[in-house]
Amino acid sequence: MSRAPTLEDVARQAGVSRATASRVVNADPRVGADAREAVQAAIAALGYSPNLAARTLVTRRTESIAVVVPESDAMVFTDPFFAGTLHGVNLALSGTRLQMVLVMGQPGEGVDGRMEQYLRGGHTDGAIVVSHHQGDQLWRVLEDTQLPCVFLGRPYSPDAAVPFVDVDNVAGAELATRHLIERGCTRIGTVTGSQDMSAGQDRLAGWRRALAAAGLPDTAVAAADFTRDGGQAATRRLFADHPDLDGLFVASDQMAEEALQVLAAAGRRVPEDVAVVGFDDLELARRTQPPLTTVVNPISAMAERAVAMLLDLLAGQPVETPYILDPRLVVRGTA
Amino acid sequence: MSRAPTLEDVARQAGVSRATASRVVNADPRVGADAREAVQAAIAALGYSPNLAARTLVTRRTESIAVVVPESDAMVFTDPFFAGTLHGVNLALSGTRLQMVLVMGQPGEGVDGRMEQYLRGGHTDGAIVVSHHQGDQLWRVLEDTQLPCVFLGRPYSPDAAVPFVDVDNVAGAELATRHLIERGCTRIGTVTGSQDMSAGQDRLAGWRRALAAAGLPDTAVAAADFTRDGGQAATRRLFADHPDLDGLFVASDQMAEEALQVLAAAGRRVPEDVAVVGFDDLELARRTQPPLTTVVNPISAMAERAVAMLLDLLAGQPVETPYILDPRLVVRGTA
DNA sequence: TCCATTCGTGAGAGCGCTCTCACAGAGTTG
DNA sequence: CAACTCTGTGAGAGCGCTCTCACGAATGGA
Repeated sequence: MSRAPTLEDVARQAGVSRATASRVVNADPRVGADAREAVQAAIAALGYSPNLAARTLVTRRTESIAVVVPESDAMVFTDPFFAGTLHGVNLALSGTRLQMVLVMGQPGEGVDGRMEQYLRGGHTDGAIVVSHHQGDQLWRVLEDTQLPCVFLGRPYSPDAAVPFVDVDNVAGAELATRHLIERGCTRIGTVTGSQDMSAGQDRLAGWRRALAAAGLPDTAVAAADFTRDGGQAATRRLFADHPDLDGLFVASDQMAEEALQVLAAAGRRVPEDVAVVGFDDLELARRTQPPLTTVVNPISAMAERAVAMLLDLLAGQPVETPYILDPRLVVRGTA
Repeated sequence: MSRAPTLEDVARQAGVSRATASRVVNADPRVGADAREAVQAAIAALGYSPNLAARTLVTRRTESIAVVVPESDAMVFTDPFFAGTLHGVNLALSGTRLQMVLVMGQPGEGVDGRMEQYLRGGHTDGAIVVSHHQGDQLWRVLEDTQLPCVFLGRPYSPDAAVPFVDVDNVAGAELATRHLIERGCTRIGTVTGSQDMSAGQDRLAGWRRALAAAGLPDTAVAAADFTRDGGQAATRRLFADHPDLDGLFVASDQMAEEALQVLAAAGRRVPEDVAVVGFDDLELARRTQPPLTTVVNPISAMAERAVAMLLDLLAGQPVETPYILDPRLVVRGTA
């Protein structure tokens, strides 16, 4: 066969018009039983499947949504956050006819690259945007494209008036820090996440708030960037500068795992000498020695929520935004 | 503006015909300088970007390829293999104008679901298929769609005559096991991967081959499925049944990490009492206690290669298939 | 000087589909 | 029984684009 069968072929074979064949394909109820059966038989016989480009051209719907990851480096791949997001999106998309299109930034590619091209090209009905950095002006593109979108995590730019879903990072960090305070820590440090991401900023702010409320000093800060290497180096610096710390809040579990190793290597017992709390509750939190006390970051649930919001947006319904999930502390062995 | 600008609008604004405007958009060299500039100005002024559906309809090219993951459960998300694959594909795709579309199986969805619909709909120019299980009859769909595709990992079904790229899992397992033999182990067990995947089968076969060549028994086998829990349980069973083992080949690093913990909990020293070799060389291999000796599974390189093959296929060029990469042993602390 | 070639451009035919509109025939109402 | 609604169907326009073909003007060799 040189050419894929078209609706025209189906219609001819079934002895009906193209319009009727189209109705059957799209499950339009206003079709007689005879015609319906004839068309269905023809579809089966010819192995017909609709040409989506043609359909999209007229309906202006693509039945797919983009998951946009502006992250340009490899970090996103080692980050379990990423996998959790995809999982949630996929979960939320089952039951719908929508497909997920992963649109990733290329190394060394600006906003003007393929990604923008893709979004502007009307290739998707909507977008979920994750991991939004300070520099990204992506929301501008989305704004003037009018493409319905939901951000996963509060956009860094305060002037980006887009719907988003997030966990309350400030409250989460506060929860973690308060837990350290309640168990008797008085000299509490923190290893921060990237300060060009809202999650990094907020978790630092939450730590500060808890300390301020307790009247404790908030000077033991070591800046990191959510990477393992960064977390390790920051922990070393922190304890070199503040050898007397008895509590540590680390802005992510991956960094916390590194911190635990640094502390172990330095001969400090956890939680006896230093109590440690992480953030995210990744799988690895259950496997550290001792198991990591941490704050649950409900990534998958957030992703599902984001998709639900996007679906509402696509249906023209109003959405509740921002949608902020409450964090929860999981007490394990490290604090 | 109620409607996105079309090529017609651009042409009118630039005072040229639609055909000429189209030529400028597609970088056709046979356009005069005046016309080119006028069109480019019009494009900028109107904020035009081409409608991809319309373009696809006539060119029959979508400029995107599918990464197909038939995996129906959540395992794929916790598996770093998955991230590495996406990383490689993304890397190989930079520099091309192709986009990556992630097509994932839904929980409880058969081959007939959205995924097949999507593939059949001509929504992508080609496909990379990963993690191909025994049950998946996906390649049949791909076969009668005539969609160019490359499998990442040898397809389970021997009658699937599709191009694929893989690491030589048999040789890799052999390498690992021979290493154990060379360091003096004589009672060597294995924790296997899923036997409904070719990687699982081949790694077991390689282990067998090395033992046969050395005249050692190959009876200490515990079946697992590449999951952490499965690996842990299998290790326990294995040492309950064969308490005298002095060497262990585990078919994946994730399972090997669990095995190390089981051994540590049982009070067996690694590598003194039991030497352990894993497979994959994930990041975690560097972090285990002691660091894991393992076989490099060049996931990202494989993915890049698969994309390169797919691009050749799309260009109508012949491809070298199967493309088998050589495994390499990384000796660290556990063996 | 003339014909062949090249170059830049425009006209127009579709790509395969959906969807509006029109219409015939059957059923329903006052 | 006239005036309706309702139901199933077909005709046909048109979505925005590419690409073939045709054509006039400029160029080049004989």
